[in-house]
Amino acid sequence: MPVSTLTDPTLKDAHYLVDTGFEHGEMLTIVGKCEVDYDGRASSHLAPGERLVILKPDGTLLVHRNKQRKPVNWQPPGSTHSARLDDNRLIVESVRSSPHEELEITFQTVVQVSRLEVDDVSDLELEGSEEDLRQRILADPDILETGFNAMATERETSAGPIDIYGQDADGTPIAVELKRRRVGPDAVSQLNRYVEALERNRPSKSVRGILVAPSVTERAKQLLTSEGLEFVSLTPEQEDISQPIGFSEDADK
Amino acid sequence: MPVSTLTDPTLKDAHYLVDTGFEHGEMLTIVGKCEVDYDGRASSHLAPGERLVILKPDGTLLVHRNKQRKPVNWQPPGSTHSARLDDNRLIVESVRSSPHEELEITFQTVVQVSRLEVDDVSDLELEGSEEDLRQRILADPDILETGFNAMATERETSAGPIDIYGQDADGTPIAVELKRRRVGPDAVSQLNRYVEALERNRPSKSVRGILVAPSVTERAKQLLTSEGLEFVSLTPEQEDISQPIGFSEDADK
DNA sequence: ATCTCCATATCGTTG
DNA sequence: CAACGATGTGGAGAT
Repeated sequence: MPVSTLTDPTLKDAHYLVDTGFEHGEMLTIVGKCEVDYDGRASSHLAPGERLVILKPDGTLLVHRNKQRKPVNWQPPGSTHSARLDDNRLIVESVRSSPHEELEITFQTVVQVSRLEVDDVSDLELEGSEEDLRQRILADPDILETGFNAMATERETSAGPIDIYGQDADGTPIAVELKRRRVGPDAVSQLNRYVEALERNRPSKSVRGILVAPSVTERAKQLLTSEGLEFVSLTPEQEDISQPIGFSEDADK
Repeated sequence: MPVSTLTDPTLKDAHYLVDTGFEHGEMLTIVGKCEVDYDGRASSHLAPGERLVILKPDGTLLVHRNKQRKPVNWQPPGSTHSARLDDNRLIVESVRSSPHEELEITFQTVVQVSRLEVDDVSDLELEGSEEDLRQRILADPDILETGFNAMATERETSAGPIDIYGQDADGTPIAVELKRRRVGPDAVSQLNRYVEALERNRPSKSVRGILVAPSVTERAKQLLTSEGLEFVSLTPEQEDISQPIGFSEDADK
């Protein structure tokens, strides 16, 4: 994984390294004092300060400050980067089309610029998502409600797809909406839209709606009640219900 | 803006630079081959590959690949970082409390590590947000509807705060929900919650609900109709309606 | 600390 | 391409 780094370079040398990085499709980092202008879905200006700029070969651009998780400015993947020298400044420009967005970074000084040839093909393995919660219910529908019969996932309605569609022990249709974390009123409204869409299709038959999440906020609880919807508490992770082995020696006697 | 950089360092030297960076509250970047394990709100594993790791003095940690705008793994501000050598590996660990989250990065090799002393106090000036849309309407309520009287912003209801609360020319209450971009069914449900909350408070009086956004999706349009809500098309940006000066010389004659 | 909602949200998936 | 919904959403403001 070769890396080419310049420390306290002239802007001309920095410009050269950046351009060769573009040509070779490499990741670039630039550290220096710069100002940033953005115009697109919104528009912004950031007065001069020291920042870390990252340019990725897929067209991503990030401007990071010394605080916060999110970049202060950015361009999404697919953008086109370029660099030029102008009036004793190094200017990095990034343009995106559809929607049209422009970002311009003007460096007064560059203290470090690096070309990074990055090899990374591994996939992230993530557990604890909404999909895991769905699998948990499909593997054992009774944890939702005794006698629950899961009949379809992502069942289409005029209001959008239902996470799990099924019936209770009496054959009453149920729409199930899954959330991996504590939910507010928005999730209740979402479930309500699906239930009402199902009811419009079969005006004669009542439809139950069950929200599945670890917990709900108080306002969401009120809304569930007023809309006649139900709540079941479940987390994406399996609870560890295994018993410690050889724990109750005395009790066995 | 001093910067200390090591290229292709031993893990021992990399460890030393990282530790001194922690002590001085500086931003750190580490480039190298690593694997990443996360456990907290969810859990994940990322097999070895070459990545750029950023550690900020506020406790933020970012792991960036050569693609995508979002980091593949991260820790939010407020986390506590540490580094250690173990079994010919450099291990960077980050812990957050409330909720408890751990992230561990195991470096097989480090090709570059940098300490960056970053000075940045400027504020971002952003235009085109929902707040600008609100200002636009408050400055000239007639652009929403002739005779509209804006009476409050963020007015509290049992369903949450209404962006703009007012009355039409007839004195009928109106709840206005603002969105800076094209909206789907979620925004319609949100507005509907506010309107129903207002109607519960004054069962005798009808309440109008107006969604203000650049445009709506087809499904949102259907939902607006079925819920008896209205839509007004507006963008956060002022339209430039000024006439070119001296354009119609001939027409003047 | 929790709750609520905005965001240049980003991202994957589907039609 | 638009649309729809998940996200370890992040972040701000209010309570």
